[in-house]
Amino acid sequence: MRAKNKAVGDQIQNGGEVNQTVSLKELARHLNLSPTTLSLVLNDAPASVSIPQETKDRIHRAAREFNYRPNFLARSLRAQRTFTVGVLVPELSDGYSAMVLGGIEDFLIQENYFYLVASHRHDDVLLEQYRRLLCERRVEGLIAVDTLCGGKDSPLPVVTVSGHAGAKEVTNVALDHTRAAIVAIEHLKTLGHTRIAFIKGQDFSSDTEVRFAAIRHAMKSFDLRIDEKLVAQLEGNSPSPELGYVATRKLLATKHNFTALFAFNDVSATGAIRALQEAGKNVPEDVSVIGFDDVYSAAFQNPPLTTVRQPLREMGKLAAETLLKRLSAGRDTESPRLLTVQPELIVRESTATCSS
Amino acid sequence: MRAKNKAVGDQIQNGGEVNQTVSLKELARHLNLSPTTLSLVLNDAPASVSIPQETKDRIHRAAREFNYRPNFLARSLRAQRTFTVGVLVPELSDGYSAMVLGGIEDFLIQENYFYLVASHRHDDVLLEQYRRLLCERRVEGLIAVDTLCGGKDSPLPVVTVSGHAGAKEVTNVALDHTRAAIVAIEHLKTLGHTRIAFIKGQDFSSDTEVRFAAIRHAMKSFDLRIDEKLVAQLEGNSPSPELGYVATRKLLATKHNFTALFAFNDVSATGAIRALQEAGKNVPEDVSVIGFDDVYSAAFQNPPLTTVRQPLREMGKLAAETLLKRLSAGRDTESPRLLTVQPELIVRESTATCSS
DNA sequence: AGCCTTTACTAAATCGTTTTACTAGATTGG
DNA sequence: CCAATCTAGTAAAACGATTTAGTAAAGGCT
Repeated sequence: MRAKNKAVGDQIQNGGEVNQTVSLKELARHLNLSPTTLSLVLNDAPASVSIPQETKDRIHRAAREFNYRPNFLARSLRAQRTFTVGVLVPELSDGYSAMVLGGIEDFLIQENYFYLVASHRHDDVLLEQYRRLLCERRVEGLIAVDTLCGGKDSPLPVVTVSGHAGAKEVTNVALDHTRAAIVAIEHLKTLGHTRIAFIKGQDFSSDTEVRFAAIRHAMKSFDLRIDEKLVAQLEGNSPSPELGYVATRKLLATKHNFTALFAFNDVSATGAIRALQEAGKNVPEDVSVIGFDDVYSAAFQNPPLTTVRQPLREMGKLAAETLLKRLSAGRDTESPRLLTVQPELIVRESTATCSS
Repeated sequence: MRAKNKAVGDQIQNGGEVNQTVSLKELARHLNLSPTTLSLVLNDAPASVSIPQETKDRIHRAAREFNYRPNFLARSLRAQRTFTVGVLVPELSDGYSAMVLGGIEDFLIQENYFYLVASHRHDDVLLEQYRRLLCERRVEGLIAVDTLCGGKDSPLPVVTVSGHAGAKEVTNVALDHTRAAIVAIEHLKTLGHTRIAFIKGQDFSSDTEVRFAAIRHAMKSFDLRIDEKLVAQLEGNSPSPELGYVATRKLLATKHNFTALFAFNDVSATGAIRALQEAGKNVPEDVSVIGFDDVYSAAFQNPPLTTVRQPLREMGKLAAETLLKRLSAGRDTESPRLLTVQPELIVRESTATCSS
């Protein structure tokens, strides 16, 4: 018995620092009890009613003393649960994904989950590879942000944020683009604009198509025409305003006049404003510019950006919440295919009444 | 034997879709071999030399057919390795952390590692709790970004990015602040500025103190004086330009004149410019503004921001690389306590010669 | 024929938990 | 006084791999 105690003691003392880990077995041996008993007591299992308080105290005391931490791997293996979800994003360092991720994290950590992230840069091969790696690591579900992620061959529950609505088993958290287009176009029309230019998103972005369809629809309902020459598109996948800058230069090069520009997001709006100013056009006097997202810096652009706010953080939170709800509900229960959140028009100083 | 095969077959067929998981044992039973043999062959272990090619082929074929994926948990438990590191950041949605995280990810994923993130919002209690949770999940090491993370009581290897140099066992990846201060101040002095205002970072930010000390030193070496009334500090922990805006309003309220402003980062510089313009001061004609970091949007501010570039992505990469190197080196080997990266002055249009 | 190698495998232990099914001894009820 | 119940636990299986230490059969050598 002395010898046994010594074994544990040695390990604890070694190096003069707190030891890395004591296993349940070691702790049990030290207390002359079986691992079963410790497990029962430490997890406060129903079966522990028959264990006298004194023994319980002994166990708790020892656990604290030796800083016992159950091995998460062993536990997960046994319970077949990892309390981990996988998150797929196009790119971490653009504000959009980071914001959504922030919301996801808020919710997950509060529920004692963690997440593994992988960014695929819109490369389908990478995406598929990461999806597999995440499955292999036994994540319990996936959240795909602005990513086309087929739920068909996935045995895991998937929730998308701004994904393609449509895959049968996945829930998609998305903005009400119809409404977003309406508030933006209405704002411009009220200011007297009729010649409006657009910067569409990249093809790989899930929002691009829906949003532009919504814009077409809104334009029609306000009796406005879209001049196809005044539609540019972001190209490349850098999260820099550069792309908006380039797109706007193209618009200017057509020599078709426009008095307002609706950009795909705030970042590209920033680049657009720069291009306009370089071309000698003042914002908003000569051209009104309206962005999308309402990232932190939008309010502090020069001029401060009028934009359609997308509640990104809440969308992330909602996605995480939905995923966990689905996990606990078992795979038979149906869940909604679409959860819509509402945009909000934030009027600042990059839009003004049409002067021409 | 028929019956055995049928068992696996059933599972595979069920639901008409690819089944979630086949274990090694099931696969072995199906092939009438032992799990050992399969493990040896699938991992191409040295002991598999004696297995005839035909058997190997059979095994590989079956593994592919049934889409066998080894259970990562079981493997990790056995090998006592998780190929996972923990990352602690103050806040995900500010550009700084996201950028560093991007670099960390690049390197880790390429090395077949994943990472778990937790953001502590500069709350010491949360930080400690997350550190423990990460340990419990058996991460092999920690990367702390802009976070005071004592390595003393941590049994895990720690690498910090812009952490406090000093903790004995941790490697810190940091900018050469001395050099950064020199290039910035030199630039302003060359432009003729002598009355320079400063916005310091928040107290909780690890960079704040070192950087300001470096600035003091640089100012002295250029024979310039710091007017303590012209030193403001960011307060609060929102990643919005608002904080820089507020700080600048305070500076303006002192009525002490200044012709240049050195902000703690690009985000606060953006807010500062806004405050200056509202006060009727033009940038750079009346006041030159210099930022820090060179985030994506810096080049597209109005005016485009002169700034001290910090290679954040590379810093993340370097941190990850250092951590993995240390992991494979075993805990006896010494590693450097400080890895310094170099800043770069990016001159744009928010600074100009002093006119007054 | 007898011994040694090689070939082609397998049994069992292990990682650290949880859980189910037990048991020995004490107490209680009728 | 005997059976049932309660108390205070424990042994062993399981989760799904990896690894060590075998073994049975075949072939080669003298």
